[in-house]
Amino acid sequence: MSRSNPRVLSTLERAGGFASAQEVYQLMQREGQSIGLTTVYRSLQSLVNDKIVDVLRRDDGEAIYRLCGETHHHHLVCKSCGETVEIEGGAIEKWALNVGKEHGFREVGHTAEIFGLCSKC
Amino acid sequence: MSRSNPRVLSTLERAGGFASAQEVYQLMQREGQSIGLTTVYRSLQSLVNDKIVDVLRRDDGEAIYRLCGETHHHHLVCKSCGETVEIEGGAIEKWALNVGKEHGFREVGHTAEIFGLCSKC
DNA sequence: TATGGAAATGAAAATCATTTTCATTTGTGG
DNA sequence: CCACAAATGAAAATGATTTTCATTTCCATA
Ligand SMILES: [Zn+2]
Ligand SMILES: [Zn+2]
Ligand SMILES: [Zn+2]
Ligand SMILES: [Zn+2]
Repeated sequence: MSRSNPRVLSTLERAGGFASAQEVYQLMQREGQSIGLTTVYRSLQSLVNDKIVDVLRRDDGEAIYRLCGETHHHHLVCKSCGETVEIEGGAIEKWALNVGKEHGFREVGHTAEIFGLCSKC
Repeated sequence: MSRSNPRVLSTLERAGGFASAQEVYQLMQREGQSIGLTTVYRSLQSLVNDKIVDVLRRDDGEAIYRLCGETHHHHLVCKSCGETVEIEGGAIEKWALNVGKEHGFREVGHTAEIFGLCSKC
């Protein structure tokens, strides 16, 4: 597994909000940076593995990436415009842990996303 | 926009839970039903438009469909052996709904999975 | 029943994001 | 400088989904 190219992270920061791999690539192209699309994909993947960025899916299935805080959280995403709210999931953390333990599971983790239509859509 | 082929809906019902377009198509093939992949896609899309089925995305981006109103539940999955327990998610249902409403979202849905190591692993 | 147009169908081609391959370049310790 | 590993990226492969478009099926009406 390769390390992330720092320019990719820098570009994602500059993009603000979510950006797809293709968008990060195009942005770097426009800025005159020389980089391959493959490296952009590899770097983003590496950043996801390191939990430095979050990855979600647009409605059309394209993966979108964004810097995220270190604290564990979940997302409330608008299905239409993609607006995203970070959620501190106190209740769900306990729920997942309890359910896991009730069934004798160890090393219990979870995923959760909430989606809907935001007030503007 | 075309209407949904009733055999597609019937197959999705029979599949139980989520199924991708490709999976529905393959299932129909195996059952000896003659249908085109295009029609499967069109029918599923039409069912989504009519809000008869929900559509989500797998981690790999593939769209998966399921009947709305089918008993909603979540899964507790063993990371090692794959054993799966179906969970009635009372607490999380309310949590997701509340969080969505607090932020002015409509048509709020959610996904949630719990994973860990089962007692045998 | 015949007929004309609308809707449905599906095979094949086109799209498009993402992954894989693999040859080349770059970096680094010895 | 040399050897070797990691990084890079162009090109090809993959795979889901969409589009095209010619053909078939329906259906209302004469
Ligand atoms: Zn919105
Ligand atoms: Zn959580
Ligand atoms: Zn297990
Ligand atoms: Zn639920």
